[in-house]
Amino acid sequence: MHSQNEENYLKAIFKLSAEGPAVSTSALARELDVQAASVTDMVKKLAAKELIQYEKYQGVLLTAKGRLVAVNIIRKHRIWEVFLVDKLGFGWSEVHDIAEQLEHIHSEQLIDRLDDFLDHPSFDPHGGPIPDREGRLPQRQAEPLSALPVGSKAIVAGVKDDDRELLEYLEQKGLLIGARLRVLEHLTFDDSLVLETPSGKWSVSRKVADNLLVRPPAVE
Amino acid sequence: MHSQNEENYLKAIFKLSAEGPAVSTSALARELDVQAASVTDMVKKLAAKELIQYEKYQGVLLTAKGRLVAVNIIRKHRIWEVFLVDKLGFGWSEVHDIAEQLEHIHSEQLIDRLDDFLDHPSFDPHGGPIPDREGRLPQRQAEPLSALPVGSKAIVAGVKDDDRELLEYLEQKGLLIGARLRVLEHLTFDDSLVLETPSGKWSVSRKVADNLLVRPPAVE
DNA sequence: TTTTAATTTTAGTCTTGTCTAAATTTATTT
DNA sequence: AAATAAATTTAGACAAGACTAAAATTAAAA
Ligand SMILES: [Mn+2]
Ligand SMILES: [Mn+2]
Ligand SMILES: [Mn+2]
Ligand SMILES: [Mn+2]
Repeated sequence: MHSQNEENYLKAIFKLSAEGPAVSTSALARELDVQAASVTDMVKKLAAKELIQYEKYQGVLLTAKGRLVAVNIIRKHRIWEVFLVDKLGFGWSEVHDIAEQLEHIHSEQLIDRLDDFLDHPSFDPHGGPIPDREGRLPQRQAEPLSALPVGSKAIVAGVKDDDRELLEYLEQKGLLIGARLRVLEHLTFDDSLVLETPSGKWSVSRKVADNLLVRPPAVE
Repeated sequence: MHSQNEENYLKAIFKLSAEGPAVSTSALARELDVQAASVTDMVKKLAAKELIQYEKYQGVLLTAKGRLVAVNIIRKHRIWEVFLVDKLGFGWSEVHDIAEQLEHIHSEQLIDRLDDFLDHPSFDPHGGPIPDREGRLPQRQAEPLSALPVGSKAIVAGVKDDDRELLEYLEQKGLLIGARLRVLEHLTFDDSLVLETPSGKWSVSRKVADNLLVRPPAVE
């Protein structure tokens, strides 16, 4: 079995791998909130266990083995989040920190039975795709809101980062999953957008628009 | 917040306190499966945090603060066991090890909501009383089967230790919680008992009889 | 292409929790 | 009461993970 720490490193490497193949020491240090020197120590240990490939000064890459561990943690995290929201009545902004702990419970049986109990959800409360036991992620045709041209309509499909503050902000603006919206304006000055939402017109910053994932409406 | 380790030490001290006031280093070492020297180191740290009283060579005692931590862990452990059996369909012999992990999830909210979801159970699947938020244990009029005289009838109320093997053994003999039984014979030679159970007549050892808790029938 | 700056690694420590072996204290026998 | 045995504590080490400060490497500027 792997330690919680190893699991957190692998998960962070997986997450940062989305931005490009090799993950740098400093990016990992930022993500995990530790010093770069600590990361260097730790990636050596992970490489010794063949969970990542590590070349001095060149950053790290997950091996197939490491990727599977990471994706399994994400699977657990997201299934637990569904449980917390659907069964225990937590709000979508309240569950991430608890799931950060629950994702490290070691029992395949437990997560399989929980998955049954929840009727095999494909997405978590933030629109995050839930991998299956083999590590396959369901596809979703979602793109960042910031990629939409002015005038287009869309439906909220998820958020990139389940940051508590962002989630509370979106909830307060009625921008929950499934909410309809339209892009009214685009200010080139700061790349902010003006949106029409169920609860009125709102201006959102570029950063928010980058983190809000949407899909085309009507299609299905 | 306390570490998982501290929590496990406090829980073990609480458990062993039932046999008498002061808990010895060696008893703790046996219970936690570590060396006595490790226990000595650890109890010094717990005493420094005022979770226990420790006097060299005299064993340890929980403080009120330490007792509350211990009882809270037991509360979580047992509520999770109810969840695993009642909602996820695990057998009573399968849940202890998973609950050993789940009991260390830190979130008062989580356990309160789970308690709601389960309709505030008073006992876990092994008959273990579930403490309330203030650490009060529900009373139960249960005694070890070994205390019963020959001829008496009783109802299974729980087990002292949720040891997997014992639980599977009892399940196989139909001695689940609520099962009716009668003491047919007592062999003074080895203190074993012969029982009449729903599934027939069985002989059980003294050790099993000590660990099987029963309550009088008919009374409510 | 040097010089400077940023990133990354090494070296040396620290904390938590464990271990073994040796020393000390307490309990049990003679 | 002295001798022996059992329980407990100390001393010294070790592994996992973290830190700071300094050295080495790579990247960016001049
Ligand atoms: Mn999350
Ligand atoms: Mn999520
Ligand atoms: Mn248990
Ligand atoms: Mn139990």
